[in-house]
Amino acid sequence: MSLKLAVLGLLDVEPGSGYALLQRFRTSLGFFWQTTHQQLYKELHGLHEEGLVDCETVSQETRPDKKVYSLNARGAAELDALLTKAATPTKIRDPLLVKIFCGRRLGSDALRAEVESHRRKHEQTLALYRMLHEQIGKRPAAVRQRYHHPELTLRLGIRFEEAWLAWCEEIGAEL
Amino acid sequence: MSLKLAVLGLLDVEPGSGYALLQRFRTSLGFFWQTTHQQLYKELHGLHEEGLVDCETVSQETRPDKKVYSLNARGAAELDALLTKAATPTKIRDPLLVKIFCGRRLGSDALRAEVESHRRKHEQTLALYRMLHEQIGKRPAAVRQRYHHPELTLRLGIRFEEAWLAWCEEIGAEL
DNA sequence: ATCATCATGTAACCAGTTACATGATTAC
DNA sequence: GTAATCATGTAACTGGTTACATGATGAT
Repeated sequence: MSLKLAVLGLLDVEPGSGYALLQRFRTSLGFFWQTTHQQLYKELHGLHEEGLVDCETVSQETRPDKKVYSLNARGAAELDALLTKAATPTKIRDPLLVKIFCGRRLGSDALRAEVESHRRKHEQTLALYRMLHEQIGKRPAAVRQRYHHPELTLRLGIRFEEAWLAWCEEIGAEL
Repeated sequence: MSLKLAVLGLLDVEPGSGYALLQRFRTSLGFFWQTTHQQLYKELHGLHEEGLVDCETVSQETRPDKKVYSLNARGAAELDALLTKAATPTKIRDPLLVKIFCGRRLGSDALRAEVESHRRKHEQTLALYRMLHEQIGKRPAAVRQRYHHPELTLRLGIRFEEAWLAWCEEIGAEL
């Protein structure tokens, strides 16, 4: 249900083509939710069939035609309904944890190398998140207001990456 | 692939029936990976078809028959192969984040209530993890050795729950 | 009596991934 | 010429969830 919510939420801010939505997704919700263009297009078809979004085909001169989707009244109602339903916390579901859990067969060297590789990735992600957070902080208050909710999620992202980093360092030293 | 790895890993420690494996799963790997009995049984059927596990039907007097699965040489090789493949980090994928991201339509009251409900759940989970961690710490060194890898994953669990808690408190106060 | 535990499964469905496919335009 | 960007899709498959199903034993 989360992708549906995500797409409705993106369309609530601004209408757009599948392609445009995917780009907005990648630089926002995409930091903590994943999708592919295939799934996004599928979701948009589904929403259209359900009558929750309107779709207008726009011809362009130098670019291929595009389908611009926009939220209609029924879609807005559905978005509100989804927002009202309680969300339940999910598990971490990171394959690294399964590997470490089952890792007694693997030597310490291999595990340490894997943890180090993850550490580097999380370090990069943390740097990115901090940069994005700083950028939001620099905007005038009026603009910052519009980014308030996304900014809240970014802060969890930062805390998580910090936790990953600290853990990788701690257990890397112990392995 | 992670469930496959998880099941092979569990069988590597000790053979067991689907039912027994599920119970071991729930009190260990299940803290950060999810599964249902349906999926576990399906996975076991698959592993058996692939010839990675052996299966022996055991009749019991007062209990229904059970199928005891055990890792064979091919399964052990497959486990090693899976352990050697690098794992890539995943996204958080928690529906609460999607909701908050799209939450400008929802009032602050509703969001605050939802965050508070999550805070309570994470508080409970943290308490559980800390208790489990303490229990491991109390065991004699020889036993602790066997729980070393699981204990490492538990420590990430604790860090994550702490991050969730701190974040819920922070943004709950701000909303 | 009623409920939890032991023990296993089928079936339908939804969500997500990977591979394959097309074709123009623009920037280097 | 080569690669990136714009723009959309189909199809096969894997992984995960939910609903339905059975039936004995042991504890309260």
